[in-house]
Amino acid sequence: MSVQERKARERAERERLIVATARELAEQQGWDAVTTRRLAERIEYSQPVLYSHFRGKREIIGAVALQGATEMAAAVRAATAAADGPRARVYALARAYLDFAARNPAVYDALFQLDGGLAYAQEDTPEPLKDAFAALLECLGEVTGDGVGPGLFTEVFWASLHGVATLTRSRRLLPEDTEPRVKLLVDRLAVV
Amino acid sequence: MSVQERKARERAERERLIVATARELAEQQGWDAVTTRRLAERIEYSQPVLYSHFRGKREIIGAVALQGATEMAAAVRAATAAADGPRARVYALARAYLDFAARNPAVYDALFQLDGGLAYAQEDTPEPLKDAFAALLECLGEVTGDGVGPGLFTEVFWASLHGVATLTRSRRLLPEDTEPRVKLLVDRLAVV
DNA sequence: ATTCGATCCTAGCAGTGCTAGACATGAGAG
DNA sequence: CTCTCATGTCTAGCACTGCTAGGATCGAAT
Repeated sequence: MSVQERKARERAERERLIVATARELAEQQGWDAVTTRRLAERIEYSQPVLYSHFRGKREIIGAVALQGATEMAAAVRAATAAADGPRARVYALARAYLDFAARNPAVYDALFQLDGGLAYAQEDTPEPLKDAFAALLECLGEVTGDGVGPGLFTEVFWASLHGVATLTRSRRLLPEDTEPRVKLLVDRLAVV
Repeated sequence: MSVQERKARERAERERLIVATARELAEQQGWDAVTTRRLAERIEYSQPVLYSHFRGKREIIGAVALQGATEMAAAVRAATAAADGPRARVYALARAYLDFAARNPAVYDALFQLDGGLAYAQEDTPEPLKDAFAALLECLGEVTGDGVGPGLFTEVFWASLHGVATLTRSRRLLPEDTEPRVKLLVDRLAVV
């Protein structure tokens, strides 16, 4: 039995290596550079090994996305916990969100731009995704205001941040004005 | 001379055909299905002909994007012109924008999601893109409110709509709640 | 009628995601 | 301690991608 346990452990270890390497490669050179060949070469195995862990490239992207969701939730919670008052917390949330997107563009792409084969906004949505949304909701529920539910408000606030994040990263918005954009969003959307 | 004129005319006609076919194919089966081979086959020429008109696939996407920008500007202007009062105009703008994105997903992708090799938010930005932004600004300038410039306000409002549009299309937001989302955005962001 | 240049196509390159089938390695039975 | 056999891995290959070099063909101008 201990032989099988060791093998299972090594397999899990190799799977972590695949995900970490894919993420690293994507952050360094973009997702287009993450080819099965290059990825296989970096982990020092042949390509078919990848397919014994994941159904295909899409699932690897999905694995990176789940990892990113967990980290983003933690980043948002850490930022909001360190702020005093609802208004300051919303500011902190917005900055933490955009900061995460800017610092981990490949992970952000895996989460919200690419197809990682994950279900969003449904019952079978993976836990890390639900938790990331919950992290936003915990803070934004405080400033929802009247006439709308916290869920809907969180979705809209999130969508706005997402728009700023993606348009900025694809050079459709100039990054210099990010700060006043955040201020405008928080001032107008949040009800304190 | 008239021979050369005819040839130039035919060339321009074929270029229009390429762009129209690419757009059609993209709307029908997504941009991934727009391969140079398939595109060439549909226009009944060989692949190299495409490269005598465009530097590559990227430029074809760019051409579709420019076409889309012109149409979107027209759609927004038509919708806002038919509405009475600033508030109704902003509503009409938001609906027209999201409606355009939902009805022309491939064109929307070419404009704001894919890389068409176009410059945004700069001096050498193509006229259709500037004009599409201008169409938004004409309406949103009315409801900018105090403390921010109309340009910045338009950017933020646009980004919010973009976030809703893209997250909805990629099934990260459920399409059922689009209407209350628009209402929330307009009610909170626009100052009437 | 004949040159000659513009135009277009065939064929091919290097790369992609993915997979079938050969091969080796090592655990368990005798 | 040897042999069998399953597990795990790799080589080689498929059908596809964007893109291009070089040859063939066609038609305008002499």
